[in-house]
Amino acid sequence: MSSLKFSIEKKLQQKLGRAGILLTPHGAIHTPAFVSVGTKAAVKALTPEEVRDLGAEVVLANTYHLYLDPGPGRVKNLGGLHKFMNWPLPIMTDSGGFQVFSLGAAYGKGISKVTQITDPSLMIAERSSEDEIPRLAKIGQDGVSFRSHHDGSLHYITPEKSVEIQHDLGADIIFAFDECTSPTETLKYQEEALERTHIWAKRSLEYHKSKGNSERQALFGIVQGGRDEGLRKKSAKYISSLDFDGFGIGGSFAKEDMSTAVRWVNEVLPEDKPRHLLGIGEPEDLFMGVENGVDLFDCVAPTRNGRGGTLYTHKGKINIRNAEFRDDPTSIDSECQCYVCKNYSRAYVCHLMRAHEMLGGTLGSIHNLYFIVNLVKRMRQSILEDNFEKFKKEFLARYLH
RNA sequence: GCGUCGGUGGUAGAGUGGUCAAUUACAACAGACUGUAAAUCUGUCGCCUCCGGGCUACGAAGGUUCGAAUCCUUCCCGGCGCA
Repeated sequence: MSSLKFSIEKKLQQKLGRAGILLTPHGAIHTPAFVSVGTKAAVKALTPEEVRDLGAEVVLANTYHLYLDPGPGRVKNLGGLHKFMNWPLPIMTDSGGFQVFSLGAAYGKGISKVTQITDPSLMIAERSSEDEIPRLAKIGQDGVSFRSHHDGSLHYITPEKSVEIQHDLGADIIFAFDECTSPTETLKYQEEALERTHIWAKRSLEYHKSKGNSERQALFGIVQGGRDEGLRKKSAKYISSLDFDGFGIGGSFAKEDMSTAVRWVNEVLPEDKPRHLLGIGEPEDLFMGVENGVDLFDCVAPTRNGRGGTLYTHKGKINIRNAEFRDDPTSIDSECQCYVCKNYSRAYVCHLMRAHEMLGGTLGSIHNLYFIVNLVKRMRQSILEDNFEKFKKEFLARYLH
């Protein structure tokens, strides 16, 4: 019996997209929805009230980071994540699988979640000559050893360990431990990694079921498979054969590969369970995901960009620190209804950023999160109103200028 | 007036004969960021450039030297001490 109830209200014609409602023990998520990222039990620079007031329905925290500090036992003893961080609405936790990637294969390289591949030879990369740059994560068949980036201590995370930590943290939706691979890995490596991810998925699920937490916490399995259609479909088929409550779509992408990967997977996944595209969140990617049947997204982009001064507007991104905004009395985005746009000028936010005032990061985050959360809400609305295509076309025409 | 210390690029502040167009920090100008090693990181930052280099620069003017931001002389300016 799942702790979630997912219902689809409306589907896109001839497409995989749909609008629905996902009911969790801490309330409803209207899908498609954008999940705000709060890695260390905090959406950086924002209070939970600010996150809620800007319209967010759900946040995602990170297992690896919270495991290192303050520790799952402490969070559990303090009443679980909801109480600990004073966020009464739905919470998800990522399994630490992304850190296998970001602290492992991607460590010290120019590889990120989405990489623009300009040189195709990069795609054939080498898992090469061990090891110019020492990594903080090393993958074994049974789990992953991490070297803590702040005190150097060694930690071993297995699928069981990850789920155990996530049980202690107590989020509504938790994820199976997976290996997020770099798109530069060879097909052979992708196959090996996928095999591992599948074994880990099964072990995550078995551990989860054995603990009886399934009444309060839902477990999502993660589909991997890189950029290969065969592997992606194989993964979607296998993961959906297991009794997960929903699915994550993982991987690091070359930008141009993302939409095909998502479509391949969602053509296979069962329609009646929610799908979460992990770590994706630029506007054009959100349209792509929604159109291809994604229900949930999370991404650090709005908050990370917001703190640094890159702000979303309907006419594209602007860097509010730029000199041209120093005397600009208008709002960040004349079409935006967020707290920041209703109350502050570009000039003021520009000043705050330049002055390194903390409020700058806060206002930037509020605006960006509102912009993205609201954008996905409008996509949802447009599905319900049968004008998704029109909305998408009009939005992107101006956004991508 | 005498003595003394000092005057370096937007600022602070290194450098005390060549490897100096000058460490570094800040400021300035721009860029990056997609399950957060991120309130972070990167580039540019005298002028010109066919990006090979060229030119003008370390208070001012002279001088010593193959070579000076660095040594000498005078002057200008500032701090301090003594009158």
